[in-house]
Amino acid sequence: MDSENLNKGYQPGEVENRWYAYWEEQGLFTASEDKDEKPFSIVIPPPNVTGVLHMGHALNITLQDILCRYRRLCGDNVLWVPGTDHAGIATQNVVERHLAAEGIDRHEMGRERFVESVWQWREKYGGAIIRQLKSLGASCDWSRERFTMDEGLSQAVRKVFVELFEQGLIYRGNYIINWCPRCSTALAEIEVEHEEHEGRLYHIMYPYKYGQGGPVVATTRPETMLGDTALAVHPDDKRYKDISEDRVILPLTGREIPVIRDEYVDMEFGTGALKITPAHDPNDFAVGEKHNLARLKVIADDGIMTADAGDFAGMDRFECRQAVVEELKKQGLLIKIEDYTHSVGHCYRCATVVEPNLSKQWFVKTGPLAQKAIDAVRQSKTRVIPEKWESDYFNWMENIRDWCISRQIWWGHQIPAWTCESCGELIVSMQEPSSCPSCGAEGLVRDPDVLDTWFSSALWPFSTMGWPEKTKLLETFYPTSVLVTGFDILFFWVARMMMMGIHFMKEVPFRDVYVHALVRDEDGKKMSKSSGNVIDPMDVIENYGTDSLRFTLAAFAAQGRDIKLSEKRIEGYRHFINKLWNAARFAFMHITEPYPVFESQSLSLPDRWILSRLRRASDDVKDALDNYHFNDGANIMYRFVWNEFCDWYLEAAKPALYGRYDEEKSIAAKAALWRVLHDTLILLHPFIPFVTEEIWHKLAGTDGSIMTAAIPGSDSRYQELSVDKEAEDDMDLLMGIITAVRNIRGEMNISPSVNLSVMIQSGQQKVRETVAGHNDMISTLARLSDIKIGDAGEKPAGTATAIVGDASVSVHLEGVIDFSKEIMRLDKEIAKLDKEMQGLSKKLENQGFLSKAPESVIEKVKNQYNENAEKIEKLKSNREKIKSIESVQS
RNA sequence: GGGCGGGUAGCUCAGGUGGGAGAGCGACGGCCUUACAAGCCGUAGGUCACAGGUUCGAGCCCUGUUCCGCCCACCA
Repeated sequence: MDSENLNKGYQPGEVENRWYAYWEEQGLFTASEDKDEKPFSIVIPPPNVTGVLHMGHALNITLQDILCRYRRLCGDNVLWVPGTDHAGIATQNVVERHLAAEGIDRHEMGRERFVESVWQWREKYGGAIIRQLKSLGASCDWSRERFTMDEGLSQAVRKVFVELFEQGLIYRGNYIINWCPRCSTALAEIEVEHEEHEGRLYHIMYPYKYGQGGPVVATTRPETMLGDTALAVHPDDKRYKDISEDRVILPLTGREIPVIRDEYVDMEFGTGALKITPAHDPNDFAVGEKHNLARLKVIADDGIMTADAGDFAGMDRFECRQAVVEELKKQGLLIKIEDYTHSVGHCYRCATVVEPNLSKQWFVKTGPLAQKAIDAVRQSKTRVIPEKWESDYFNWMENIRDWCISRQIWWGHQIPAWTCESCGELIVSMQEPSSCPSCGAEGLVRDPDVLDTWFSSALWPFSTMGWPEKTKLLETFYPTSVLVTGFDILFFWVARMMMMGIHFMKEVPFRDVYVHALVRDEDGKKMSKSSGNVIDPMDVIENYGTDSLRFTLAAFAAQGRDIKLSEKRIEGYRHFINKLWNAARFAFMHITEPYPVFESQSLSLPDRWILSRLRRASDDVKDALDNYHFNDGANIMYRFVWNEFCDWYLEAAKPALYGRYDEEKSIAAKAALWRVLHDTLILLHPFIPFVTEEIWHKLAGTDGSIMTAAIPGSDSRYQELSVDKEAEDDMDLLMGIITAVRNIRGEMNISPSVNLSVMIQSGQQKVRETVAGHNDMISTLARLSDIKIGDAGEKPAGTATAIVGDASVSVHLEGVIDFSKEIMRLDKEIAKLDKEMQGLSKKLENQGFLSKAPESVIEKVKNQYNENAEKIEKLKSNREKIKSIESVQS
């Protein structure tokens, strides 16, 4: 037992560093591969290597750590796999910007040197995110840390690619894809963010080849008209029924284009005529394919107009838009311009307006994979929590489109595909082939593209455990127990892991998916650097300590609701950490040895009560954590520690602890105090690991760590606590009496320094005995000089009275009493009870209620009614008595 | 255009399967009571967004309205 005093206020900084190092040194985060133990596993959502921790990470990590630490305390064999993601486009952008600041362009460097410099960047900054995870207290098994581009994972990526290709689930083709001109790469559908944009709708006339006038089309992107290869109208559209010509002249180019008829056209919109640009619009692409139209690419991949744009070639796409509009105006073909709000796609990495563009890319055929992923959730092989996300998951999976997986960047997994320069043969293979298997030539050119980042993260749950090898780790820990993630990557990541996991492991990647909220600022806005409303977790940790941050996040992590975070709240929970700290300081003043034993017969009522309450708190917290109700768990402990343990138990136990009673009582109180503090620390440890370890270590002696302790109820060294209903009822009575006296004191404005004398009366012997037996406790907590006990009789004169259950408490106020004040207080009390009575009696007069409500409910209402009636009667008679005294006196 | 979530005390939010609403912060009053002033004791504050409906009984279930937020969608 370390009896040296704790600091007066809790100082988190030093404590946190010390314990984290200790845990790592002792190997307490390391999972065992022994599969006989009950496994619990989580793979971390790998943060971007070059990233900086934000509040979303802090929440995500905190929740995972709570689960891992909780499961360890339950005795499970816990594996939490940490790691980072290479985050292709995002990282390449960061490094490019960095190089640009030094005046270096990546194209000048060449691919090899650029990739090398990204690796260097990773070496330099990749550790930052890991250090930040550690400062959050993350109990990851760092011996198994992985990176999405390390050797093993690269192997897994190639194997998956090759197998999917061989199974016909990966193909290459010319399709319209979303192109980001800034990142100069293709993007998948999901990587495009649509945003409402105030633009213009340009109405342009396409003159008939023969005759006057012509149909008018509307477009928001006039520059694309240069690539039009048809004009479409609805087959039933009467306005165009009589067109004798089947060709119109495309303005500015003089090209003749056909008029086609297709039901895709909406007759209601504008003039019912639609321009068709197969190379620059996904819908037009589909229409073009159906009608076998030419695909004319007028905007190049860099956003510059191509030679096919004629006079406009070489212009930037937006510049070209202006020029086209000007020219059309000149020619009188621009009929009108309307303001028009429509949604515009932006790159999710750099916010540049994306350009739908014709391009040859690699795709994953998602249909068959998605179906199995849907079935798995339908059959509850994987649960989604909260359940409401299931419908989003189904909706997305059911409407999934093929996944464009090639990216025209340099940082990432290069696609393992080669083309033979002599015969054009396409070779997909794990290893680089030395010669063409078809013609034997040696000139093979590797596809320069890399894979979408999410392709490698889709394999994360099994690639990190050694797949494609059949490892013991996979055998023991796959499927993982739960995936904890934010909904923003439900589709990007979770959906793809489901597809890949099921396909390659023949088993879902996780049993549960817990989807947590987004952390917003105090006004409910998304935190972002541009809005300047970001709260940096590292600042918070610096100022308030990790435990405060973690407890705050947990306490606000109600399912299905976003967290609005403000510093004020973090400060509030720091008070809680400090409260716990001080309670421990108090305990250490009295506890002299670890693991004291108590004889249950020598326990006092407060001892029995707090042990019973502890049992309930323990059950409730375990239940909450088993069901991902993090906020409930945190709040249960908050209330137990503050409102029950500190406010009542410690105060009630003081006389015994200070040795005011006999030795036996003192020992019992110390033992109970030790036990409650001990178990409380364990129950709190998943939420606030540092402060609990610091206190626990002192409490339990110097050996071991709280991390290896056992959750209450699972350690045979201690007798299991049970709920003690009698103790709870008796304590309720005593606390009620004490509160009643304090209330009267407050309302009467009587200084706490004045000791009062009270009379407690009850018709029930049990009540009188309980009061008599705890005379001292009541006196201490209510600051009384004297307690008299009597049966239900006349209320003593000159007193203020309150009714507590079956007892009435009369506080002697001779000399101090202010009669008018007391009458006011009684009136208030009576009015309150009266109001309650009205509701109750209304119910009891209702025949429907009496005949249809369950017996127990009726009984409850009746009891309450009778109790209230009695109380009111007593209070009224008190009031009359005071009134008569008052009138005698005056 | 579809879908989802939310509107509860001044503020931020809890309120599994319907039985007269809770907490924290803030406010107000009183306390340096030997763990804690980052504290202790007490008090006040709510037509549970609005309107209907189901029910003996609705914050909770149903319908409609309204205001916020989010997700999804190829209408030029």
